[in-house]
Amino acid sequence: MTHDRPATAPQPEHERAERILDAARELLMAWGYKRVTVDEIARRARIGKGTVYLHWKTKEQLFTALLRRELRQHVHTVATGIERDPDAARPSRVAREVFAEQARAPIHRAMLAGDDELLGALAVSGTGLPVIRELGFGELLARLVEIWRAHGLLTEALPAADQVFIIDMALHGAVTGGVVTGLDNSDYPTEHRADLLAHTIRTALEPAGPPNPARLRAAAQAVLTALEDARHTLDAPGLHAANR
Amino acid sequence: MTHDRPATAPQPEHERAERILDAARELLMAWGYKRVTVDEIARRARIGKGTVYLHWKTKEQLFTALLRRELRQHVHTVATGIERDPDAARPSRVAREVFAEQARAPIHRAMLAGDDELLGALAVSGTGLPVIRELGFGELLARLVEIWRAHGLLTEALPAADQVFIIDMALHGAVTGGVVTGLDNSDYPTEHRADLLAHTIRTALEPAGPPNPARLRAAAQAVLTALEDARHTLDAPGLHAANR
DNA sequence: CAGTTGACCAGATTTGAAATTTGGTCAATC
DNA sequence: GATTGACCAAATTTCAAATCTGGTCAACTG
Repeated sequence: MTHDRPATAPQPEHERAERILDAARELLMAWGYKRVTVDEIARRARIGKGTVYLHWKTKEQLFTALLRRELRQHVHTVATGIERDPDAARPSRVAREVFAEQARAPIHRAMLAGDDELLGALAVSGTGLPVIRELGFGELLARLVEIWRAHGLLTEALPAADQVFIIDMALHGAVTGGVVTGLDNSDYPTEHRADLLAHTIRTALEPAGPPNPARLRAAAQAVLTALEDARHTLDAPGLHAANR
Repeated sequence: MTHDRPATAPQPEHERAERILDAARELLMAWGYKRVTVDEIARRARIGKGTVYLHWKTKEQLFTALLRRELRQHVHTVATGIERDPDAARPSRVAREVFAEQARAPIHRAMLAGDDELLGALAVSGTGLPVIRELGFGELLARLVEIWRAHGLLTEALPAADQVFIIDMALHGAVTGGVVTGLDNSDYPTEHRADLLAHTIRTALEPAGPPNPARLRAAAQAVLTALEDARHTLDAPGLHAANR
């Protein structure tokens, strides 16, 4: 190789991987997994098809990497909110933010809802699990619950597993809508639904009254660490190393 | 006609309609809407196919009548529970019972979840609404919420519409399961999930502390009336009168 | 003749084989 | 050494023929 490339310089390979993912993202939202072809992705990225396979072994791995990136960015958004205001680290606030983000981002919603139309074969992974679960969402939620409990942001009246279940249930219900709630019911704004989700989780799981500011800050710190770890876990293998 | 048939005598037509619905029910659970043929229903009911069309104009109307009957029986179950114990009229208890019933009865679950596999074309009605909604489930829930509020079984801190949304959201989430919750997760018993749903609705929507016994009894009475009305509404047109 | 039936039909669905598309590879090229 | 696109096997789509099924109604029954 021509001298060692300084680590600080932008790695062209990584940049290219991002470009490919950008192209895949556009096409995914426009056409859905099934109808997107690797050829078309390569064309959009102004690259030969073979080059795509220099980055990922299969189409599925490429898109998994994309979903990881989406989730990673979302985790970053949540983390930023918490850095700005520790109160955003409370369970109800985090759930609210996840819901709100889902309403904005079609891909994120598809992951949470297991949308077969958009994700196609990706909706359930090879092991039969929903992608979102495969991506470690469950583990992250479980860890957050432990942190929240340790810092008094969740009651200890209920076992942690039950609290995970309730958060999961409420979030899923809010995302996929119910019997009465039409998903197209646009006169019931997203923000309002998000508030109701937050209200539900707060009253069902959080201790009464506002949290102690000092404990809240400590909790926020721990949550940020957990999110940072999750982001690290989500660092998608996108280069040669992962191949073969 | 040969004399007027006394109204007290069992009407063979009605009995026959029930037999047809029984046959349809068995087949629906075994094969799903799409694969059940009217021929097979007639055979099971030991009746000519033409006779089926003496009762309902179309296959879809036949199955809608079946779903109505299912729902009617379920409403009856809930009502019986309330007659036995007025406490069962509380929002959290009703939600719990609906969830528990859904776990037992495949058809009921399919209606709540909008299961395309089992209900096929029936999952969403002609107007694009989930069947369950078409059957007046939404209206019933809205009416119950009003009753609960009037009798102090629900806070007035939240608008009624919001409470409907939350109940709907929680119920739907519990039924369809979330990201973490595998639907096959058999080591998380139905009864326990039902308890968690009840807990969520109780803490999120009901006033703190046990309800005043006198008011509870009055509320139970009003709820029973509403259920009775719903049952009446659900009386499926199953005879000639509805034809043409 | 009122009530019931199943042969019948048009339209929907399924089948299956040929034609096309697409994920993935690798020899040729830069 | 990195990149590419022609190439291939396998998957998917097409499309017409074959089959099935919802719904009707003339015939039949008691």
